[in-house]
Amino acid sequence: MALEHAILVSLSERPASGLELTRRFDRSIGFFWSATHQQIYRVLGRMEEQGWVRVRHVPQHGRPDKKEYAVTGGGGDELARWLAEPGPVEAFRSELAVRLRGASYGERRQVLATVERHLAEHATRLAHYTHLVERDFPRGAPPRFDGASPAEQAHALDVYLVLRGGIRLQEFWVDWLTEYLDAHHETRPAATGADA
Amino acid sequence: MALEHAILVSLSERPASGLELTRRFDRSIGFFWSATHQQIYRVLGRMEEQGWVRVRHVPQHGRPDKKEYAVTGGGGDELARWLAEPGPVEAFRSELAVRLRGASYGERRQVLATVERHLAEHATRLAHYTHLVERDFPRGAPPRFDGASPAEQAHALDVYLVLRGGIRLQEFWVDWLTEYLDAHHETRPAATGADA
DNA sequence: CGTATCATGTAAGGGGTTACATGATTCT
DNA sequence: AGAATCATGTAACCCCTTACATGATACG
Repeated sequence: MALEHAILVSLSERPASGLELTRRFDRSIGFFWSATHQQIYRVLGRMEEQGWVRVRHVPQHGRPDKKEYAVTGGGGDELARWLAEPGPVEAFRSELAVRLRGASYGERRQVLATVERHLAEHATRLAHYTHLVERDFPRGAPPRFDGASPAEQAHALDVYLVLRGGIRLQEFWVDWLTEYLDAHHETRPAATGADA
Repeated sequence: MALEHAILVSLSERPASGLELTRRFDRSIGFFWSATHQQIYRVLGRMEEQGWVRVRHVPQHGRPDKKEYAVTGGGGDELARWLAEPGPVEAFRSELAVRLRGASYGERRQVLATVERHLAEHATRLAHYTHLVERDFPRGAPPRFDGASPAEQAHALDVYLVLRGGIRLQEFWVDWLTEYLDAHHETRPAATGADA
């Protein structure tokens, strides 16, 4: 039930159309929440019925009209209500972890190849996120803005800290998968036949 | 589609009933995959129809009969086939991260309280997993068993490494949430009113 | 006598993914 | 002329969660 609230957060930062929201979910918020455009459109429709968002039809030249959504007073109340909820510690699911655990019941060489691919992908993401934090927050950890309200400063800090979480998560993957490969290469040295 | 394969891995290690499987999913494999007994029963039924597992009715004294499931040849083939699949890098979802990002649109005090609760829970899990690895693998990192086949040794290494992943994941949470609390307490010192 | 545990299941509903559909404009 | 992008949507399906149901034995 968090997609509604992830959308409310995103629209609170800035109103957007369904497609613009989809792009945002591929970026910053997407570090910890993902959604396809189909689902976003459906949920936006439901949210409008509930009165959490309002639509404004924006005609565009040379492009189809877009429906720009903005948070209503009721939507803001709902977001505040949800933010106060404790929320359970969620379960983490990973197919890759299941593959690691079961590797001895298949061809280990192929599992190791999969791990190498995932490791490369997480390293790429880590580099990307690191670049983002250097670009958006160049003056070290906690950003301070002159002439910004306390609320704006606190929100900027939140954006920074969630980005830090994305970096930490990628580091978790890189470190773990590296440990996995090292441990298994010690056991069976130079048997992959792929490199070296 | 990984629950079937997680069950195949678990049953390959040792045959079990639905309830026993449920308990296993609350422990070791549950670090990275969870399932309720309802779902396990349903999936076991489907797997039996597909011929991946076979059932043996085990009468018990003083308790209801249990249905012990074991992997068939076809099930082993399916598991090996699935293990060879590359598999996409999965999306990580966290409601807590959405709450962190949106904290400035609600009462930050309550979000901070939630973070503290989650942090405590992850610290507890970390201590538990650390205890497990010390109990089951006391002789340092890569376990070596005399008189065990190479396949058994490789599988023991896999069990160890997945446990290491569980530890690393809890460390990720503890470190990130600690960074979050520190950063926000610097901004607003001693305002929670909870401790000190 | 009530509660907990063992053990297996059904039913209902929500959330999410995949595939497909549409229609206009801009780029190659 | 064909492909790509902008923009919104429908339909089918699967996975998973929550709530409820059953029936026996062991425990206090």
